[in-house]
Amino acid sequence: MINDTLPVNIAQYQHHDKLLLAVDCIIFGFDGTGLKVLLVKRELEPMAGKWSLVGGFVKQNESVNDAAMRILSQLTGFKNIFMEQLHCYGNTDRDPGGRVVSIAYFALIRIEDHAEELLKEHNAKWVPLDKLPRLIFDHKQMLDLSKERLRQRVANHPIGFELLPEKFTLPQLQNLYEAIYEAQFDKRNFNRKILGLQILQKLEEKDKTGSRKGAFYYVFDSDNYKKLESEGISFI
Amino acid sequence: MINDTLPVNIAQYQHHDKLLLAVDCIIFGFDGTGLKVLLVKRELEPMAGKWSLVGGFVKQNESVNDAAMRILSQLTGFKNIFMEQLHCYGNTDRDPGGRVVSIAYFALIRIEDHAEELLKEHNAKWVPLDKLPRLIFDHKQMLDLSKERLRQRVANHPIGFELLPEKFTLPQLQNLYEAIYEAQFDKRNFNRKILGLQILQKLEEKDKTGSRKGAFYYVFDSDNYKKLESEGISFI
DNA sequence: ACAGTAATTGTAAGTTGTACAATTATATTT
DNA sequence: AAATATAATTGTACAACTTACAATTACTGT
Repeated sequence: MINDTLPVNIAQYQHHDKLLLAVDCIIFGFDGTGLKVLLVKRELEPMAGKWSLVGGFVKQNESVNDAAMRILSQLTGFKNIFMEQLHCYGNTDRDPGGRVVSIAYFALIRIEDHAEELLKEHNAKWVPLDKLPRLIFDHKQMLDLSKERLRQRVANHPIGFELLPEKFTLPQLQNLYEAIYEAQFDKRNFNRKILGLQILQKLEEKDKTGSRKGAFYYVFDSDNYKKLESEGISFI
Repeated sequence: MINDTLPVNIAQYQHHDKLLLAVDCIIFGFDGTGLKVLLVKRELEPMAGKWSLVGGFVKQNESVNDAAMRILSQLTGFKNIFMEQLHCYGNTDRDPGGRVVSIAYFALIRIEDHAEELLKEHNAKWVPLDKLPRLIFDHKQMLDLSKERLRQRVANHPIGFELLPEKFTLPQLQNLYEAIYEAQFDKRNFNRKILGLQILQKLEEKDKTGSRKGAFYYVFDSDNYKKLESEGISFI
């Protein structure tokens, strides 16, 4: 008899030799200097104990998108998170445990918002992109593709702000873009370009933590963005 | 007892109430003036007799990509076709016949190459994009997304040539781009830009069918493209 | 008052995009 | 043989954008 204390998805995994559908989430965060991704120590055989993206199985009565959102909110405790479908991974041998097709999603969250306890509960950890451990299955491929996609999106859509606090400074924003593109930008050109988009609102307040002079805070002006959206803007 | 003469995929469709995985293909062609898509009259309930994208179920021992390629070659008779995964459609109610998650692909083929007989066998037909019938399920959504993706791809990758004959003229190429973008371009600027990419090889021969003067044929120079690729070129 | 540090600002040169029309090569007609 | 008709081919000036580059400013701590 099967051990009833096993999580539901283990039971599914073992009992169906038909095709299973899973989701995996690449969850990006930004700590002010570098990009990080949320990884978990897998609890499920095969490959238990190895580092993995956050994932789970799609249930019979939920959409694939809902499944991804469920997995994400279980781990983070948040509901309104930027998330986008990345790619379907469907090779027959991608998971030695069975025929599992996985739909990968990538998500952007503010690390600061984040509940430490939930992470511990799930054996999850923020890992800098330049210090990645070996990942199971095709998860490294997923991560690589999501980095590329993030660059594409960030070039044409104002989603970088999802990774920053509500209020942020121009140097912070530049650090983020430099981390995403793994490149250095000129401060003068960067500021001119960003401010030229007219989607940032300057505040009176300054962030004094990084320098004597202090840097002005800005907020994303989504109203103005929507106005401009209909014309086809583009970033960076 | 179930009628054994039904095609295999019908039998599958009826006997599993678990999740099924399908692929749908958006197959684009170009007839010299307008873009067309290959549609079929569906033979399967529900919605039999309605217009549909070309699709089928993913088999237990084939990758999702292989399934898409299989569906595509069954209909066209060709193997080396440009094809790219588009998106996974996973709403629970997208197919009234059951829980079917579908991975959409888009493909580009040369209409001229095409075997008419195979099309008749499969009830398939080339339909101009501006004369689309109502499509089943979420197939219209798939088609809309694939048009957008085609525009993106064609702007950065030399895949437009997949839709043209081996030898083509600059006016033909321009017609193609104008069809894809639903826009008019200036001939001088278009020619300058395209030739500036240095990925076309000019032939001695002219196409005399379209004018007295005749237009020089060109071929895509994939060797030179590969050389330039490492630098990050971009079209249009 | 001074020193130190990071934020902020401007300008010139190069590159690319855009708008616009005359000339050329050929087949057909006169 | 010359004239005509048709679509292909070619150039140039201006505007917009990108890139490279360094001095000044605002503040805190000594």
